[in-house]
Amino acid sequence: MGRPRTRDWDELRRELLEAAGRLLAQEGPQALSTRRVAHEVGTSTTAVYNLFQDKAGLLRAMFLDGFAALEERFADVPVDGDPEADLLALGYAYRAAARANPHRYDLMFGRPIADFLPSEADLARIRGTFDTLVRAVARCVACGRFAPTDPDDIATHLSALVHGLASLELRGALGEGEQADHRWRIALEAACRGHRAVTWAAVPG
Amino acid sequence: MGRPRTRDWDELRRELLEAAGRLLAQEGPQALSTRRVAHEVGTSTTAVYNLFQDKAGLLRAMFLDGFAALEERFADVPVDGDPEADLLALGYAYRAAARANPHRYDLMFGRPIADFLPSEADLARIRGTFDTLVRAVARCVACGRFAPTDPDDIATHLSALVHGLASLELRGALGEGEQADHRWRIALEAACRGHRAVTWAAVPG
DNA sequence: CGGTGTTATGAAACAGCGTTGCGGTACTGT
DNA sequence: ACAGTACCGCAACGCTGTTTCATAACACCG
Repeated sequence: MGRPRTRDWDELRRELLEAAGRLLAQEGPQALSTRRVAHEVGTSTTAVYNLFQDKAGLLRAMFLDGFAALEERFADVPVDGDPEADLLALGYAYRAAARANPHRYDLMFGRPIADFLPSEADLARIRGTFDTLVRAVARCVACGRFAPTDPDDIATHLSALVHGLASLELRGALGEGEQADHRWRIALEAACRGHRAVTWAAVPG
Repeated sequence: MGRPRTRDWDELRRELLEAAGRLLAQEGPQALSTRRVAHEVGTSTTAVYNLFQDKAGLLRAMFLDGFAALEERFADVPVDGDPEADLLALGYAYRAAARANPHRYDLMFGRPIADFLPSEADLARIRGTFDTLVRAVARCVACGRFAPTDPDDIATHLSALVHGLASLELRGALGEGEQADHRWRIALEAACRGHRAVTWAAVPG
């Protein structure tokens, strides 16, 4: 008994997330107010508190969605080609994800909204994305391309590098168009070269 | 004519900046409200609007202070030793600055407060810090240690890397104590090695 | 069919934020 | 002494996240 739901909860939840994602992508994090998001789908702020615990809950859902999208891009990267080429492809997939939705990237890896901090559980949920990178690195080490080093350490290095590059690029500090491409290539290739077991090309192009 | 200032402007400005810096360091960006900062030095919010244009002006001042502190640390790094060692020292100076005041680091390189975006002029003001890095890289290229590459591109690579490492470390993603040290070393050394003109040590320790 | 219980819902209240305008204060030039 | 004015802080406005509460709408029961 009790008053029946005039809207399906799952559907409303999806609509709210969609609206919030659109607002974040198009107008940035400042547009993400509970009133605004609720109004966008024709309901009131209470719905946000029913379906997500609070605003941080809404942000957490978007945060996890972002990592799901990143993981999807990673899944499209082959794992059976040249190990180092695959590794570079992961880097470029990361770059593409950041450029596709800069504000969401900020939500995932920056901290544009003060009152949201990913919990330990959220971070564990994310570990999977990082593991994809570790596996790709491990292949480079296993086949002798990379010097015998803890793949976790190398993956951490590369992860820091792509995050730094993405941050600089989204801030416009990497230059325009081709120059940004060039700098991504310079950095990623040098980073990989630095881990090679044997360097047969002393002078890069 | 006119009512005399009951407090010296420069002094009040300094006090406000100091209080804001203390609040940011100890309680994080959420504690940085105009009311709170003003109350901390025994004045009202109006002072903030007199001395800085608005809250963003206060944040901009702290932002510039942060870069001044970073520049000071860079100035302490020798420029007459082994070029690559000097370059690594710059990286560790950057790390030390980030760890000394994590919240201020976020303010400088992240975007913890939505309504503050550094202007073009601010970014130009900062270019000097980046130039220190470019010069150190140029020395490595000039003496033949690094392959002939645009020093700007290499400096961009290293800058992205240290920013990424600092971000990960401040988030606790680099592990505890020695492990974080180890990962900084692995990453910085591999990055430098990747730019070497000749690699004589094929397998790193 | 009417009453009742239960639940969904949105409007309104509350505290806090950045910001602005107004009125009072306290000194200086005449 | 008096007028003028630069300064200062209180209070208001519109916004935020969050909670509360009155209302609405159904299912069940007598």
